[in-house]
Amino acid sequence: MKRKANCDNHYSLNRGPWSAEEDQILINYVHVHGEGNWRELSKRAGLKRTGKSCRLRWLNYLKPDIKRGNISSSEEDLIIRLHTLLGNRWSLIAGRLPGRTDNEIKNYWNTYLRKKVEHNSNIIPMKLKMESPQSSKNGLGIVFDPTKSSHPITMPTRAVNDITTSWDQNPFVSIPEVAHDHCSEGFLKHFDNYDLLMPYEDCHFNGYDRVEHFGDEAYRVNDAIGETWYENGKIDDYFPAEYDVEYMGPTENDDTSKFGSRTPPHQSYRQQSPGWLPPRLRNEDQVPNLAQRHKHVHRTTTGKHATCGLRTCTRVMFMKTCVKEQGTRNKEHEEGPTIIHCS
DNA sequence: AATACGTCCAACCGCGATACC
DNA sequence: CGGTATCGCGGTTGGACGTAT
Repeated sequence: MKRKANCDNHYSLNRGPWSAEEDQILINYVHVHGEGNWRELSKRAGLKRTGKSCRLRWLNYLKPDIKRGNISSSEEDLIIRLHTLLGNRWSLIAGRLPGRTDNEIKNYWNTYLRKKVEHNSNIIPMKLKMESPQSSKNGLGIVFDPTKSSHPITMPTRAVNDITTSWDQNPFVSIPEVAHDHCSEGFLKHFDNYDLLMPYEDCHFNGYDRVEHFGDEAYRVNDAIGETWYENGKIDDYFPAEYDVEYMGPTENDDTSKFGSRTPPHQSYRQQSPGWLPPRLRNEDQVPNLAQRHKHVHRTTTGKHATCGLRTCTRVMFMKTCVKEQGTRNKEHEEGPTIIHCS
């Protein structure tokens, strides 16, 4: 549908950088009347700005929860991963970086990160590459059009085969075969893009992430798969207590009798996850989100490990390091990662 | 010191989606 | 159902600033 030209009156309107006085007027007005209806807001507040300009100024600069200052290395790492997955979908990326705006991330990418990533991609060939979402297809057969929500992602068959093969070879020789079965059924072979974009607060992989170093590279690691298995009650199979090298032991506030034979969660995880309960003690009254979680966790039982939230996706993007991530759990395999060659 | 060039980033623009009448 | 207003997004612009010549 063709639209009429913007109705904002461009005559006698201020343009360009905002003055401190204009900022203060906008802040005061929003504090009293709230956001929204920007054109009306502009008129009522006496700002000689378009509603659009007011909205932009507020959202990108004046809003109180906006984080100013340098982007940290962990934020940078996250931006790179998300951009690999999502392409130039800045608002989605910004949604995963509290306090950062899409404009800020877009600028940061265009002025700095893109060059850095391009440079790194030339010297670090080991990363699993997925085509930018602007592309419809790459050489491995990945089809991914993010402009269509809920579009399925299909992992290239060759990559899946390589991965499952390597999983079979890697540290989990001591893990019961049932755990491997889920891998070989097709790790991430089919899953819905919408799952990856579920709101962060609905993603139950909250907490428990850390940075690990492989050679000169630092990776953020999260325990998505582990948590999924927790939900499925198979944690004892997947992460036997003796391999839980990060376990720090119960705190003085824990009633350890409730844990039974199960390993309590990592202390840092527990701290970041108020309300955590050992799975066998959980029910939907105790954990209000559990029903929703089970909806996604269900996929685990059909062989799709990593479908539950965007953070899981970072594991997808760095599948090669998954081996190492899991290997770090296994005292017998601390020497280094098994590299999976996907392309 | 003057000029050219490059970088950064706030702000602008056009457009699609959605809400509303 | 069609027209209009509003919102939100991603691409682009332009001015400020820093650096090189």
